[in-house]
Amino acid sequence: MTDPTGRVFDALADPNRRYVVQALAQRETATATELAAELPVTRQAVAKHLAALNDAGLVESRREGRETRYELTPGPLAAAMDWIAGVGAEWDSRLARLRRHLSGGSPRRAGGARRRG
Amino acid sequence: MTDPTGRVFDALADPNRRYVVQALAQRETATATELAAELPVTRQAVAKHLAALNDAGLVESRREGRETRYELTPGPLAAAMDWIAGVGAEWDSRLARLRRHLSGGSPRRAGGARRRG
DNA sequence: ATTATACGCAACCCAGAGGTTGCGGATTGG
DNA sequence: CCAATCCGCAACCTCTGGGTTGCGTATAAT
Repeated sequence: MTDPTGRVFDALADPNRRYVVQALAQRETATATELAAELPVTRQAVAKHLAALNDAGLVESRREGRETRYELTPGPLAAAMDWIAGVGAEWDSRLARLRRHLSGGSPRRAGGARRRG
Repeated sequence: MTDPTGRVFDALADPNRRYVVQALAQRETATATELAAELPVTRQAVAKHLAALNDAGLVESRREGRETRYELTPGPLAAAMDWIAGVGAEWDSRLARLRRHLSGGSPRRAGGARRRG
């Protein structure tokens, strides 16, 4: 999993990690111990998750005295969204090509990737 | 990984799986054998990946004669994007609150989650 | 009918993820 | 100084994920 996009998606695949991301999106910073208090796992487990998030570039750590505070760096989230959007665009243009090919009627632009219908 | 969102992110975490998704976004359908020809893994490996994608709701299979054709169903991608967008929104509103709190100046809306700077 | 193609199922292998416990080392507080 | 926190490192365990090989079976082609 050396590619950046893969690391981001992998980071978001775990529920505990998603909880951490959401938590850090709301409060400004948090420590592993604080987060562990709200999760069904130990502090070390949370520390590992934070390491994974840091590896994906989603989080930055800063030591303050005896505690290590983590902060969200949501940049890579945009990259992940871009990837999904790219797939949606290819899907849409393929649909447009198909539609245009089937009937010469006015081929209006389709929106983004739509929900399951 | 019983939660739907987790399954989608987990599906997108693997490079081969992402390749399959992109491939299916362009061509209309494909078989496991066809995809395996473009990937450094065996047909069975691709079949497992397709099963995972199907489990995440990203793909549907249809048997046609002796071959099984797979088609992309991009609905769940929107759900994944929504999750990311939700985090971005919370992040933005927190920033807005902070900015409004620090200085009474006109608090213009921030954009979406921005790229790494 | 026989051969070739495409699939599914099952067993198996191995590395890594997620988790725990057990320390030892800083830092803060009395 | 001594006790209480907070952290990081390391060992360990278990289970799943990605991958392979092997085989049986159904459909298609000759």
